[in-house]
Amino acid sequence: MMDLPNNTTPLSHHDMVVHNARHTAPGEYDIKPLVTAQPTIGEYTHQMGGGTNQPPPQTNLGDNVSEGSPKANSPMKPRSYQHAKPPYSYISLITMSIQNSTTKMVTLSEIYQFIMDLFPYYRQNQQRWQNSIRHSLSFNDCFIKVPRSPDKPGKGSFWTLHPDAGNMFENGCYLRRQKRFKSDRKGGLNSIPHNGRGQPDMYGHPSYKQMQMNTSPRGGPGGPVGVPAFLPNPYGAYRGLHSFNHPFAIKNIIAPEHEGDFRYAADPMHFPYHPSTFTPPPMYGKDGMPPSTSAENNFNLSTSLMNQYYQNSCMIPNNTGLA
DNA sequence: CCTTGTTTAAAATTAA
DNA sequence: TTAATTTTAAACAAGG
Ligand SMILES: [Mg+2]
Repeated sequence: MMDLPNNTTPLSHHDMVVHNARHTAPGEYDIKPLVTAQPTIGEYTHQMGGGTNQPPPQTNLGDNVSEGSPKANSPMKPRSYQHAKPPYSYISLITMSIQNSTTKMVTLSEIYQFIMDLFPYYRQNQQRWQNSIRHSLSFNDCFIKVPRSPDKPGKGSFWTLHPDAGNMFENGCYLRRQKRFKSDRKGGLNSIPHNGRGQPDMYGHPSYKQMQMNTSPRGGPGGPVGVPAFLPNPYGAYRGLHSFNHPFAIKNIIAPEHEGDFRYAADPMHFPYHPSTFTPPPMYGKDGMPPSTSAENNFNLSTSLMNQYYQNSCMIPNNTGLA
């Protein structure tokens, strides 16, 4: 049976093309949806003063819009759309946040902040997605809660990545992992593998070893060729390389205090000098990219960066031609 | 009260 | 289409 005419689908990543990631500000990234026909995607005027205080249903676009100036806009160019939802799952975003931190340990509020700083989209409906973030942290085994340092009077705990949860997004897909990484540990707590090798201690004290590995010069462990090492390998989805390179570890090559010589040598865009700035991982084409029959599509979406990443990633068998 | 976490349950989306 | 993953909602406990 065909799918039901569920026309009310609130837009998914599937239906949108990554136009280009522009930063509205030093560190902000804004994803614009491809708006072809169907101007349906309405914008919500303010919060409707209805009876229920329910937040608006989610669309791919930031629903706020309006607000500022209802001036005469070009009726043809609906550029009024806000930021679209970034093509990253919450797990991805959380991982970004952790990896981006110098200590690899972040608090919940820091995660919030990181996401909001980076993606204006998440400056809205905070209650909604922050709840999801919390859920992700608790639910997924790849995130481990580390008790606060004895001397730190903070609020919550720190969150880290499970040591064994290597590159969870090696397939290049940041929306959905292939598998969910579950800790082998069944009964116990956070399954800290009986390794004793460079494992953080009870309070997440980093081992010396760990620090060292963060300074691997260009070419990750797997040593892809033309790939720097920061940000996920465009060619990442390659053969089963035992790459331990975290996808979001932009600092894989650069130590925070190192102030090295090259720092942003590899990044076409600016490179983060400060925690506020961060280079978000590239996105990939969803369906392996449709034949792009429409001439409109192959427009300018082939940005330098984007282009690279569209390479492989998730492709579909393309067999079966029938439904 | 609010923030942080955990958990259950269901809806939505993704990738195959 | 399906199965697995992700998202969303909501109830609840602990702590500040
Ligand atoms: Mg967890």
